[in-house]
Formats: sequence, structure tokens, C-alpha cells
Amino acid sequence: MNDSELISVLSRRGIRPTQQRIAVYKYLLTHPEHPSADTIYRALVEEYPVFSRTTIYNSLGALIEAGLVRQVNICADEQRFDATVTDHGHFFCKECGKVYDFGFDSPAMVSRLCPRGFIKEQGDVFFTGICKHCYSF
Amino acid sequence: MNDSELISVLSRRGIRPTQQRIAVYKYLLTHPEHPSADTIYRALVEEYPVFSRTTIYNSLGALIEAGLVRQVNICADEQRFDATVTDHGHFFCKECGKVYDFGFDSPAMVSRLCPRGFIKEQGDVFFTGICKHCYSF
DNA sequence: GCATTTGTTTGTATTCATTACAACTTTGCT
DNA sequence: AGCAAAGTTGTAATGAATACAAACAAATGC
Ligand SMILES: [Mn+2]
Ligand SMILES: [Mn+2]
Ligand SMILES: [Zn+2]
Ligand SMILES: [Zn+2]
Repeated sequence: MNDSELISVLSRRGIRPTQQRIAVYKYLLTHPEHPSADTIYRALVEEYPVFSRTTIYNSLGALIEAGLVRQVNICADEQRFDATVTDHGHFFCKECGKVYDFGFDSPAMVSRLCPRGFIKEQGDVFFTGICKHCYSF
Repeated sequence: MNDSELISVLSRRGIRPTQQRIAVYKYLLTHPEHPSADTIYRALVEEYPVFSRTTIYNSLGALIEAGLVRQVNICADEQRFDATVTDHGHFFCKECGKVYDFGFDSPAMVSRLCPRGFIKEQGDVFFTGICKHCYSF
């Protein structure tokens, strides 16, 4: 996705496509490893020497509000962020610390887990354990 | 579960059944609302006037290590704790802040969501939205 | 163009959950 | 009892997230 496409995506979602928001969103799109706010900050401050930590939080908040980004409660100590907003699962490897995405064979099945009468806005399936790569040794 | 039963449960799991650990575990067993460390602290310090916050964290750590308690990453700002360690789902209501437990019609189905080759130790299904009680008005 | 307003960014100060630490106490064992 | 290991306590430190106000930028109206 090039810059003009990003601009129109943000505009369509009703938020002003500022340079900072685009940079944060682009970082998330190109780094699907669920980075933390601090990871994003340290990466972007290299590229744009003047970039505030607060702006990272503000931009993430705006992007979340707009439905382009979601937060993932995978680690207890810090919040992680994800530009993939369609329902998908996460596997956290205790060994290497990586967070893997995985899809569902039948997404409807996951929605069916939600109890009757409860209005689901977001769903998350989260597994913890040992990943494929760390297990084979 | 009475105190002598609790003592034997903790002993069987290899941790010393101290008065504090028993109090924390009993609180979690009798308060299935997924309390935070601070909530547990404020409740127990009433009963046992000398009770340190650190001890809450230490006890929770020991109980988690022993597999009797697990942490639930449902709120971004604080950790919640749960004495129900069998696989079950959580629904967080954005309106009232309550966390509801729910079971799975077929638990095997949830395990089947885990991608091939990944060794699952713990599974969580989280939904966020509006609960049954907050929706009807 | 210029003034006004509204929204955004920035840096700093603050909050607050969690962790680190060291002194003290309790428990288990001989 | 005497000793060592484990557990508890209070305080200090850490660090992610938020609050805030000043500076800045973009939009709007004239
Ligand atoms: Mn993801
Ligand atoms: Mn639960
Ligand atoms: Zn791994
Ligand atoms: Zn509710």
C-alpha cells in the first residue's frame, strides 16, 4: 500500500491522515510481529528524528478508534498492536517469545463460542505454549 | 473447600501452605469475578490487618507456578486472576466492566483451532462487547 | 490575504501497577 | 535449642501509560 492509498484509507475512516499516523500505520502493516508502542517509537524516531512517544499513543488511539488497528493483550507487561483487524488467533511461544498469527478454518465456529445474548465486538483466541520451531530439537 | 482441604491441595502441588497463600487462594475460589491483585489486597487487609501487597503478588506467583491459579489478560491496565484453570472462555463487558465466564459446548473444538505442530499449554477465548444485562435497555 | 478556531504534536510531569530489594520472621530439621 | 531455608513485610525503584499545557498546523470564515 503506497502513501496515497494510506491517505485515502485514513480519510475514509474519518481521521486526518497526518504524517505521524501514516508512519505508525505503515509500520504496523509492514511489521506483523505485534510490536509494542515503545518498539514502534524507537523505530520511527530513527526515520523522523522528532517524534514524540505521546504521538505514538495518540496515533494508535486514533487508528484503533477508526477500526484500522487493534490491541492485543498477549503480554502482561506491555500492550501489543496489530494492523490485522479481521478475526484471527494468536499463539505466544514461551520459548522464543514470538507471537504467531493463525487463521480459523471456519470463522463462524469461533463466533458460535460466544454465549447467547452477548453482543461480541471483538473476539480473540489465544494459545500459549511451544511453537513449531522451538519444539523440534 | 475447608482449610484442611486447602492445605492439602497446596501441599500436593509442592508449595508450602502458608496462611497468606491460603487466604489468597480462598479469596479467588470464593470470588470468581477475576479480581485484580489490588482488589484481593484491599479485601484481605481488612481480615488480616498486616498483609503486604508484595505478599499478594508473591502468593499469586506461587499459586500460578503450582498450576492452581492463572492470570487473565483481559484488561489492558491491570492483571486479573482466576482460580478456574480448566479451559473456558471470558467475555469482557465494555459497559459494566464485568468479566463473565463461559464454557464451550465442545472443548475439543477449541483445541482444534490450535495450528498443527504447535504445543498448546493454555488456551483462552476472549470476547469483548456488551453483556446480556447491559444490552437490554 | 488575514484572523479565528479547531485539531494535532511535542515534551514534561504524573500516575499507578508491578517488581526489586533487604531486613525481619517463620518454618522445618537435626 | 540452633541453624538454614523459605516466606513475609515495607519501602524504593521501574516503567508503561496518561494528563497536561504550550507550540504548531490545518481548516474555516471573512
Ligand atoms: Mn495478529
Ligand atoms: Mn474465568
Ligand atoms: Zn518458539
Ligand atoms: Zn455489562
